Amino acid sequence: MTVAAGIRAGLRQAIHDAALRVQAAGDLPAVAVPTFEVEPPRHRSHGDLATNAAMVLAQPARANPRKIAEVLVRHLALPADRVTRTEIAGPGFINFFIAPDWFHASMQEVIRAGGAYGQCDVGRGRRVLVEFVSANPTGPLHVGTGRNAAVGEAVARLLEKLDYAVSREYYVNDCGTQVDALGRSVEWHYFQHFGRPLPFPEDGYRGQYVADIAARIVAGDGPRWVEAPAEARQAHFQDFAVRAILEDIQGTLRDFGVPFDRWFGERTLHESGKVAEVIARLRDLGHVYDQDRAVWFRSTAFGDDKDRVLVRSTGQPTYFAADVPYHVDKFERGFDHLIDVWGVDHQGDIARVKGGLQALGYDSSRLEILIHQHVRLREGGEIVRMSKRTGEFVTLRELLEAVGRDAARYFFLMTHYANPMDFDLDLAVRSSQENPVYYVQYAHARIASILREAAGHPVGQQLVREGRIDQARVAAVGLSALTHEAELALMARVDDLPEVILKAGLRREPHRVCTYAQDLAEAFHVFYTQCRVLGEDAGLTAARLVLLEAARTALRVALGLAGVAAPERM
RNA sequence: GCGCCCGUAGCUCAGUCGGAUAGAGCGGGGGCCUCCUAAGCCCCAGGCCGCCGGUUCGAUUCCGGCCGGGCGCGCCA
Repeated sequence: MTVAAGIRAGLRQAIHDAALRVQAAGDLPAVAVPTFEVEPPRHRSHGDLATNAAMVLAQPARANPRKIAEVLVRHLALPADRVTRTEIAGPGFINFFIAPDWFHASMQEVIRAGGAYGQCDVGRGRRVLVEFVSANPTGPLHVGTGRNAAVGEAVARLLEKLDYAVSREYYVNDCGTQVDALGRSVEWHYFQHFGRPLPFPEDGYRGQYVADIAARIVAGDGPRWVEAPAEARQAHFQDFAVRAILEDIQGTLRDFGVPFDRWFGERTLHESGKVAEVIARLRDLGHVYDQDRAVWFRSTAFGDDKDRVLVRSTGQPTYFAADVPYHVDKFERGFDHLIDVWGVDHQGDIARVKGGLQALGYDSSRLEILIHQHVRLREGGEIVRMSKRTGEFVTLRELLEAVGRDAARYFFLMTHYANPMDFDLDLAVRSSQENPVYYVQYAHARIASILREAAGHPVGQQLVREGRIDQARVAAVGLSALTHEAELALMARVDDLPEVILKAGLRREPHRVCTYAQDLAEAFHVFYTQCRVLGEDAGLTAARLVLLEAARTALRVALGLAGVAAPERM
């Protein structure tokens, strides 16, 4: 596995090589070297980095972990300018005290990499389709969808960093019973306007936006739909409403900074005959049967709780009927791997969709479904109930207007999506300054501020051009003056980024990026407080300016992955 | 009732493919700006890591059971 250059990656390699040499020397049985961690230890006194390699080797090698650590250390080929000291501690940890020179070399590499810092090639260009949001076009996006959007987009960005070819897709349920209910809700308002009250439709949508859509039809077409054939009227109202709502959704997502490569309409699957085709194939394979005038898929054969209806007794296909053809279509478009981001309420659908794919002979492990827990809104200590039907919900747009895109994005990403999340509106709206995103952004703004200030400093004049470090001159700057505790800590955090990206991407855990950004910002703020950058000592000033550039690079990459701006001023 | 997810500081959350003294923000108490942005830094208080048992040299982390919460269990999505 290749990780963009970094100390942790270098150490990992050295440890792995040492393990092989130990085995070659016969000091340890030749077992496969298990994966081990190279991580900053919990306590500073335990060094800069530590590995559990000896302990994970202890099991298969059936040897004492401390003894293994000893031979491992003896076979480590690490030059003195990289590691000043190694020690064996606790049950068998190997602690490394990294030589400042190695940190210095690492910072130079970070700057050379620039925006590509943290990139690696594990994905090898494989094609991944991330399908997310996919909320029904029957109402504006609500706050809960924001979490789906933020998580899906961040996973997509992480995978791009790992060299996967990522496409982002939104599946639009543009037909079916919900759309029908939407059309009838619009119709109700329309007739209401012309003094022809109808009973409010069962399962109708009550939000103000429905009335607004009806008003637009009234304004455009007048009363001509009152006498029109019901079928034509319904078709038009549905179409008009779906298009209007979809436009609103697209606008909201654009403002939220979530771009999609494709909006895939469910209707096309029915119209192209793909739904019927898949049902026929399933029937040929013996996985479909008729009962109570409906068509059923035998999903229990694939681990589902009960069999599922594909075509209702009315002849109408269910939404599920299109789900399998949709995923088949994704595979047919050449994607190697599929990721769907679903809300927890769809958790029960996993078995049937995977079952359908399996029934058709696909490897269902190529479809990966990320289930995120819902977002609960709290306002004035009360839980706000959200329901599209009743129209009582806070929209994502309202949230964006209240707290801003950066805070919203960061907040949604901060927590692991598998955990339920309470979004405290009062805190987010009234005390948005307390949002952690500002802590991280402030670090970036402070760096930018120093770089601006550097224009008036003799060393800065040499090194800084228009608020940026002059790349061409960085390599010539010696960093050996960077030995302060706060400088070393900051360099260590900057160096962490590639490993964080790798782990967050492979495990689909974007919240790790936020945790990292927080740690990096903290290291910077401590450095800022303790070390003055623009000072008397020309060598030290130059070195610190280079360190700033490295820190800025890491901050920008991390914030970029989260979809949060890196401001020059605050 | 069955299935999936979750239970860590007063609040919101990190950490856990088993490891060394469990962390952050907010809230509470106390300090720090003649100096590159105090949206910052430092210190203090605050935890049977839901409970019980099992596996292990070692469990907040893995397994089982219980308790508590969320979601699902439609010819709705």
